[in-house]
Amino acid sequence: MKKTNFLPLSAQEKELIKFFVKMAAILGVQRSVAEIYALLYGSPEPLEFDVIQGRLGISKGSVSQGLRFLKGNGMVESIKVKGSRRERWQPSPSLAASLVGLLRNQVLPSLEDSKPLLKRLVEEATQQNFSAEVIDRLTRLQRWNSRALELSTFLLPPPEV
Amino acid sequence: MKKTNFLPLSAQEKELIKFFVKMAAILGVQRSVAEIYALLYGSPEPLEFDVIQGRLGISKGSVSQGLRFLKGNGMVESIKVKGSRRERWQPSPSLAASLVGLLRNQVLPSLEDSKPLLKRLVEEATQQNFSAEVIDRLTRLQRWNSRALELSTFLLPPPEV
DNA sequence: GCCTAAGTTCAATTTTAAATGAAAATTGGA
DNA sequence: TCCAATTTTCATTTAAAATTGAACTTAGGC
Repeated sequence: MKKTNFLPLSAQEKELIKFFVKMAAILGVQRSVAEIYALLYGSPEPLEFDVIQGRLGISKGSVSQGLRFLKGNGMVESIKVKGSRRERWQPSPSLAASLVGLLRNQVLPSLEDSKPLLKRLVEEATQQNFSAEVIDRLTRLQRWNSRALELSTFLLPPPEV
Repeated sequence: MKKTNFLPLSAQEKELIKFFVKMAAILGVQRSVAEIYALLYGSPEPLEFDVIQGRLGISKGSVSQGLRFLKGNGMVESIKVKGSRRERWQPSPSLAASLVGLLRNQVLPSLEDSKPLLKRLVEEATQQNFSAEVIDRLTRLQRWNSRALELSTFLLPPPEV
């Protein structure tokens, strides 16, 4: 028989969830993901899939996708216990590393994609005799993109394998 | 009679719009706002309300709200011409200042709001004998929030009045 | 090698955010 | 002051994003 009664969230847990949801909003991360992370972050021991689902009151699908996202960004990790298929989830030890993982995946790709596009735009603008003002703006844009890219790869080095 | 035929967007303008839309997505800024900014950014001269609307093919409401948002964040400015109510819009000269304005309004408020909340959470966790691990995590969270706040107010000083 | 608990997938649904446009407000010129 | 050009507002509509849950897959205990 399946256990369906889970401890309701405490006041502190609710507050922590609110906090992470707010921070996640800044980064464009969805609510359910933030809720899962917050719950794990406030838990003294790793939690099972069912517990996460039950205590937050969200669907299996959301838990599955949320954990995948968090794991993919290095923000949570799972530990297996012998004699059971269930995994137990906990936040990665370093909050810094977690943020780094998240930012790298969220912003780096766009910065990289844009590099050749901006280069081409500047070239075309020059060839086609755009106004000096516009060429100057485009050039500055390109410079910003490069700097942001350099800074990002410096601050957010790829994870060691 | 109203002029309703506007020059279609050039290939370069479309690319520039794509770029700004992509960057805006990272920052959680809506598409129409990015489009307006991109159009102004690529224009050798300031543009009128009608021209923005017509060339981008978006509604008056979107143009009005978009310009308000951009102006509120110090990203565009308008110049009035004598003998006409129409304003003409152009990007603010400093891209850096524009980004600063945007970031200040997007992230600082949340960081500030969270400060007292985190303080209280740590206090309660300590009083209520939470596990050392969780108290430690909450304390680290508080430290991160403080640092981010300090860094932000340093990097993003309020505009001179 | 079965079999079922555990987790994943993804089409359908719900929720949230953004855009629209008609009506209201404003503002500067006559 | 009056008026029409211009812009703003905001209820409604449309579009995008997140969530759900039933069907499907997988992994591991027996």
